[in-house]
Amino acid sequence: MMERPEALAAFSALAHEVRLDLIRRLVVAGPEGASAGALANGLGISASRLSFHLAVLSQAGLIGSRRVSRHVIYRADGARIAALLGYLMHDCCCGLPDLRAGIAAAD
Amino acid sequence: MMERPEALAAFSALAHEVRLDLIRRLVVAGPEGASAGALANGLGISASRLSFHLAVLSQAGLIGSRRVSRHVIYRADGARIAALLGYLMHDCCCGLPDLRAGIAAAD
DNA sequence: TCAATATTTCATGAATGGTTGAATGATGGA
DNA sequence: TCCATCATTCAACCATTCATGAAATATTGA
Repeated sequence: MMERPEALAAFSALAHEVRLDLIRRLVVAGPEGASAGALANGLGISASRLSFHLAVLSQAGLIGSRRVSRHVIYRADGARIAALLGYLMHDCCCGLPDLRAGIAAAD
Repeated sequence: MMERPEALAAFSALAHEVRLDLIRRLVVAGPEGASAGALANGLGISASRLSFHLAVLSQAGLIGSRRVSRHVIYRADGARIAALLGYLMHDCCCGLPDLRAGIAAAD
């Protein structure tokens, strides 16, 4: 269950090209995740810029991280992303008739 | 079908307290919509502030408007909101296992 | 046409967000 | 311990967003 302040933070976090890219890459990477270095390399951006955006996503709870030796491995928090979808459907746009159609189209 | 630039604009538009409130109220109002004045009244904010946020939502394509005599009536664009959900599920977080669970929980 | 209502636009200043490069912290190997 | 690597933090700067109140626009009725 997600509340409004968390949903706001999540939307805010997703409202940036680099961060949307990051989420996508981390989702694709799966539970194994990806290191900061690999992500910076893949996106072609500086380490400090990457770190900034990872911190935003992390504070919004959309990603998590663990340290493995010299690397920091990030992974998408699927439950949190799902909770955001749930918030949009349930708490924000309750009863909007087009929603079911939109979900179905995404299948 | 929603593309990335539109999704970014949509997330950006949703990343504000007032605008999230507006979307909710317009969704609840249904196809009939609600006038700018009624919305400003309901939210307790100035007309110019409201107008600014309505313009952001409108540019993101999340709401539409029509003029009725002296009033401007706004309504949520359900298809566009559904498309955003679709983008999140399909194009951004494809295959994330928790998504289906999150959707189910929102039912 | 004049006045009243409803809404948007504009200008200003304050606050927030983002990029950059240098400095710092953490880790592991020689 | 010393050095190299990986990552984060910091400070400075630029750009964007937002709030506010005044002015402008649109519409209707007297």
